[in-house]
Amino acid sequence: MAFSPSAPSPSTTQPQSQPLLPHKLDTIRSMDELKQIQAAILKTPSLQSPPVLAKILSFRALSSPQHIAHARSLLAHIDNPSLLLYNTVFRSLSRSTRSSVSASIMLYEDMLQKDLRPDSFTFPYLLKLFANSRALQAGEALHAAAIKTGLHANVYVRNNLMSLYAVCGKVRAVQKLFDGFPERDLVSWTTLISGYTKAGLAKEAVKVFEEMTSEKNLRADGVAMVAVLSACAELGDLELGRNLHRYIGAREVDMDVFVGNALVDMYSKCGDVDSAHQLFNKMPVRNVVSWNSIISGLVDNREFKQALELFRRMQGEGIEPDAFTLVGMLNSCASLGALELGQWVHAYISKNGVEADGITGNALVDMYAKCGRIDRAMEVFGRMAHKDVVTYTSMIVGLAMHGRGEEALELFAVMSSAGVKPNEVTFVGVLSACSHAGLVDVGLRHFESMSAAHGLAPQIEHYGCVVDMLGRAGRLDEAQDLISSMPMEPDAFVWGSLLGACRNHGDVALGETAAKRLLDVEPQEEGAYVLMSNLYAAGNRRSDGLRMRKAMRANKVRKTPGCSLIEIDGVIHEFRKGEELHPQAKEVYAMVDEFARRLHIDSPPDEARHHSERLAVALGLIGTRPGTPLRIVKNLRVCRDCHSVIKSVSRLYNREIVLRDRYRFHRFKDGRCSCNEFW
DNA sequence: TTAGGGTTAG
Repeated sequence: MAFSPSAPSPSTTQPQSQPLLPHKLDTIRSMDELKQIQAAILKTPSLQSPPVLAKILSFRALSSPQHIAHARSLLAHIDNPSLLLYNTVFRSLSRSTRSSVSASIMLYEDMLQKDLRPDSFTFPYLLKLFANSRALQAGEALHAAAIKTGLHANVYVRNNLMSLYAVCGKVRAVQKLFDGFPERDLVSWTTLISGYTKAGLAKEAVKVFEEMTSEKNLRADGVAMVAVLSACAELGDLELGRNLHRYIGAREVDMDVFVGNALVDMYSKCGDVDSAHQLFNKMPVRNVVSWNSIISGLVDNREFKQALELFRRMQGEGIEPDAFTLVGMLNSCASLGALELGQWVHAYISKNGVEADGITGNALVDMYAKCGRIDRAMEVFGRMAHKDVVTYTSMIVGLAMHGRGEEALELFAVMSSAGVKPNEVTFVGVLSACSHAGLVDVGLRHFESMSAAHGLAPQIEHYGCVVDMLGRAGRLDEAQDLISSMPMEPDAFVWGSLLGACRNHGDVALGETAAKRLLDVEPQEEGAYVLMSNLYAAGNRRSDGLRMRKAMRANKVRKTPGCSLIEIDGVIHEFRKGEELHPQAKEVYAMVDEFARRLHIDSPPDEARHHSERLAVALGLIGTRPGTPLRIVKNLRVCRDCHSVIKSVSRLYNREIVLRDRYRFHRFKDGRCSCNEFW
């Protein structure tokens, strides 16, 4: 307003300032203002030019049904509106992802009423609008109309039809349209490729790309590259991905930010997170999607600390995180057990008006559950308006992980009565709830109901859960029978569960079988050797135990490097064996020394060789802050030495220590974990 | 005035 101190207030802005109207249109702030300007325009036919009307009609709020109705009445008052004007309205509606389909159809019918016939622009706009809402039926009706007018042969109309069928997952219809006419351009090929990817047929998508580039000798552009890279990411085929990357260089495909992002995503999904990171660092232009791609890539590849560092760097560069970023961060926090950072993300979400619903809400529930705050997880869950299968599943898995099996099963019942259909992952939660609650027969019934009542084929994870459940209950014969009835090769988890059960129940003979099979699938892991030598020791077969240890050395089995993570004042610190190599570990040691100085401990343990000694000191010193339970979180597995340290620190300092493993939380009090398992 | 592209949850 500083530039026009004498400008009238909106309520006095009147039609008399006609020459200013088009300019005024750029600053419309409310529907009231818009209505005033409309009234002015309706009175003055000379102002009814397509650009002016188009501006009014593309006011962003016009995409809601009421406002499209408003546009209809405006058009009804104009003498002989042109097809161009209708097309302009459809264009602006097609640019919003929230335009009402039914209101748009009415507008289209008005147009027909006025004896205006759709042309090769009308159909693409409307088809795009329908595609945005996945309105398949409306799209099919329009397809029929296009055939009637003969415009279905137009390449723009056809490509838009293909695109609509593609987003609706109707890849056969896409292929049919592609095959139906000889005239195809790069857009047709690209739409077909992405149609296959969207339908989960990534191999087909790659085949189409190969046919296009080698047989038809068409040169791919950036958009086509993005489409095929996304198929390649889906396949996780690194070799193919590298070839595609080389193609971009060899054929001089323009490397825009989309292509860069797709490459980053492809490399992370194919497991080559280093290449992804290098590429990201070299990108001349990055947007928020670039950051999201590398962050989620690092999270997927379990590089959580690097993901957090990138998030900080992103903020340092002033890039605003969006919902994708926040979900990526929440996943990272969940895996790290980084509760404080997770809470910070939650606060950020609330402060910035991001809805804690949908995927964001689901990620919050999961984060709180995995960070040991099942109460907060339930709070977020309770407030969510749209609970889908993932929401329920996250909560069920979370409850099971916290040893609250009965509640998990109750929630499963609630979910069913709410009409939300369970999927395979839900059953992993349900079965592990039964396993931890010791409800073996209930679990077996659920397992049977998977295929019988829900049409879900049990996967290897489900067999693993049931073997584990039977094993814990000492029903080793049934566990063994189930394994022999499996339609797929049992994996390490299945054999490991059986072996663990044999150790707990002292069945040496079956344990030997299980250990043999475990070594077949996982020869380089220490688990089978260690469990088996424990089993021999318990059965007073020391010489056999020794034999296992020797075999382990002979086979050059590397002990799994222990990796412990601890959150201290919201900062995650990593402890690994061979700690001198880890700068993070050094930071912690420096902090420990500082604590020691403050507490006048004479000899900070510089000389301590093994990191567990340092950890003990760290825990002990941190434990001197009264009233704070110690939170230990872990990544891969807490090494054996850390176990004993945790136990003894808990006893020594009489502190509660919470430790998370892959399956549940352990609360150590006075050196003992209440669940009495695993450790 | 027209078409095809990248990142998120259990």
